Amino acid sequence: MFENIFDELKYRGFIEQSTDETVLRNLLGKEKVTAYIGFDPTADSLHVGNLVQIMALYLLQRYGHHPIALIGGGTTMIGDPSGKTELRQMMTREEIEANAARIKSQIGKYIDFSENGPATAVNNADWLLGLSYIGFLRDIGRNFSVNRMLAAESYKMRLETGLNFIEFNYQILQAYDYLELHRRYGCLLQMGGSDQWGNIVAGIDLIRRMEGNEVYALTTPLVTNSAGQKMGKTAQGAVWLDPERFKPYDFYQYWINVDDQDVIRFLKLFTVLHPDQIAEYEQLHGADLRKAKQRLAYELTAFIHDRQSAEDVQNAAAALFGAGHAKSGMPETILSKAELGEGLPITVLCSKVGLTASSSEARRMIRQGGLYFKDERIINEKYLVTVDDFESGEVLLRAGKKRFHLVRIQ
RNA sequence: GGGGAGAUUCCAGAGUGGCCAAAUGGGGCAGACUGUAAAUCUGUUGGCAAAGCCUUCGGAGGUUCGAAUCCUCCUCUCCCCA
Repeated sequence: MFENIFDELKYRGFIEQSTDETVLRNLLGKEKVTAYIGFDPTADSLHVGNLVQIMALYLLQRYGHHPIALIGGGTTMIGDPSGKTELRQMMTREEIEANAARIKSQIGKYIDFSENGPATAVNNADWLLGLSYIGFLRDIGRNFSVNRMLAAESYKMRLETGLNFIEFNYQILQAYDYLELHRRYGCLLQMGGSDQWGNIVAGIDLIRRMEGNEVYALTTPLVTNSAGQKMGKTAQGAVWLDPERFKPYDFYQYWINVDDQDVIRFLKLFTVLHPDQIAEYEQLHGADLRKAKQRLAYELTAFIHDRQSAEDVQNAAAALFGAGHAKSGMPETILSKAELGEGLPITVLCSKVGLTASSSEARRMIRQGGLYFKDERIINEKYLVTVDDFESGEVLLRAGKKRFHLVRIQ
């Protein structure tokens, strides 16, 4: 559909800012380019905020370029102040290493890191942790102008509230990463979120000074919803890509529930659907837009998790919100008869299976008429759930309109 | 190095001895209306086998019948001067 990845990136809305478009486009059109994106292992799973970067790597791979996923095991020891309002909590080395390992395998689900595979995973701890301070200052540090760094947009916010020296160095290390990857792999392009522009450009300058080579930058927009909020925050916290931390069912529902105004933009960014097809969805209005949302949720769940779970959760959701009730794919908890005992108050059951955060919350919800048991609104907050309630060993709980939970008994 | 301000519940931010599980706003959740959307209105928003009890106002002690509020020490943050 596109000859040049640059055109596809542009069409899909990945490009916020880039170094000379014409030059970069030509380069991507004529040779296999090594490009990298960094991920800092600040948690043990990536979340939807990282999705744009993952898709970018995926597209690079699809076009036969050479994507490098850089895991920032070294830089995370420092913490990136870009766009942040305060000093990040210092993490221990063990935490960072454990996170790095998990994130690497997570990205490995989407990008092929196998031996002789199309993509490469590296960890900057490998070259950053062993650096000697004086040597680094003399070789690398002298290429940086403090005046220039202070003028950078990414530090602006922090200059007002306070910027710790350790964080001030982050940019230098990221620039050094680029240099290192340029030397090791001939890396010519660094991509990243728009907040990374300053850091990336610092790397470009460094490579120009040290190697005399021209390299490139491309930043993606910060993806927000139409309300202007950062993506991926829910009451349960971030929308993690790890199915253990965020169930595929909830993941699917998350995308079903995006604003009307966001659907098309997200289809472009987060799926690889053909532009013609996206154009068709673009024609939809009003309630019909749900079709587009379903497609978005399905494609993404299939990509991030797998096709089987995507189908399961799609069927479950379709059934739940249509007629009848399919039970597969929805979150469920298996309870032993012993746990149920003589019966559990409904409030306790809800908190036990995690449908509500506490039994107080369940109680509150009952008072407000928001809790359903076997499709009926619960009025009695002291209702005792006993074995007799379970029809063919299971019972359906629902909080509000959208959150379902199946309880099975064994 | 000197001086000053501050740390409150998810966030912002009131409260400066009992009326405080703590104003108000944001966010979240629920209800109504809808299309599993948005907007709007209403309610709710520490926990618990709940008209009561328990834990919470940076940390540790203390004063008091009673402390988020007063005292001592500690930790951290910010501002001004050098």
